[in-house]
Amino acid sequence: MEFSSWPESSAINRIKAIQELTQGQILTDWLQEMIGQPEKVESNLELFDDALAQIIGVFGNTVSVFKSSSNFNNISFNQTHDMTSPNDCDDNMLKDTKYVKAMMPLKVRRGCYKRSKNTMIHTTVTFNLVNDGYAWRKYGQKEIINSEHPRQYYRCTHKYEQGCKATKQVQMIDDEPSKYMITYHRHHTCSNSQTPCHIILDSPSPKENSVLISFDTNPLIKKKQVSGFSPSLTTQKPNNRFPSLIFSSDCYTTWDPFTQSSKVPLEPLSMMSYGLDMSTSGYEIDDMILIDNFGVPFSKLCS
DNA sequence: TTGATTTGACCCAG
DNA sequence: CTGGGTCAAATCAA
Repeated sequence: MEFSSWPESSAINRIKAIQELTQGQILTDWLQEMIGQPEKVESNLELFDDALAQIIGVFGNTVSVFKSSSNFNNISFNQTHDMTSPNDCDDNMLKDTKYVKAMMPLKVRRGCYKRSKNTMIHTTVTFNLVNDGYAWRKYGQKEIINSEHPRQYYRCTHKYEQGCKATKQVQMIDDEPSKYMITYHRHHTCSNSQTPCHIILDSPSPKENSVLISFDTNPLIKKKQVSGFSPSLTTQKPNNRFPSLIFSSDCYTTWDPFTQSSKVPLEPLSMMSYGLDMSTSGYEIDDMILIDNFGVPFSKLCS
């Protein structure tokens, strides 16, 4: 498989694939470093687990990128097959969720698991159960003591395909039956969400029609404030050229799974195709710059 | 047929 | 020991 043989239209997929693999490389390097320090691994098993899940997600994302490539079907994988035994790496097997699931670390018995501790948790209250852009699958419901309403448990639909460990819990608030408490655990590492990307104004001054689009779609990612920018808010330009744009002061650094600080982006470029449909909005944009999760512009859409 | 939901069982953390 | 989070077989729905 030669990247250089890809048509120009696949250049964007090439960038996406490279970013996915780069993220995987960073995480793998980190894991390798951790393995050399068993005491750190032991005291940070959860993070270790997270990093593994993210690496699994990276592979899934990369495969998705390849498959979405226009000339994917023309790509020969003979060489790959030659390097493995005939029973390994069969594409049909990879497509089979049950097979992938069977290959994952075994839970010896049902219900045998390590309870989440130290995971990234985010709680929100909503009036209705709106689609948050991710594909969730309900896996449980429990009556909770001292609570009128049961708690429902959801996991990411792509848990087994892409190793995404995101879960959420939904529970109706007792005092306010029209409201739901939604608790999110862990970040999505899958590439199949429909979450729209954030549109971030490049400048605190709305006079410039320059827009940054960040592909960091995960609101849970720790963000770093940059001086000179006003805090995030939803606003509208006076001339209605940018309706309900999110003016954001956020910039994203890389995500370090050990310190849980942003060092490696959790949801890289793979989100780029989701939710952006300026063409139908009827609004003009003079200049649009795409940035990756590192805040680095990588192409200009229009000028 | 396949994917989603329901629900009782199972097990861990406190 | 108990409450809560997860698993997985059974069931449902498209």
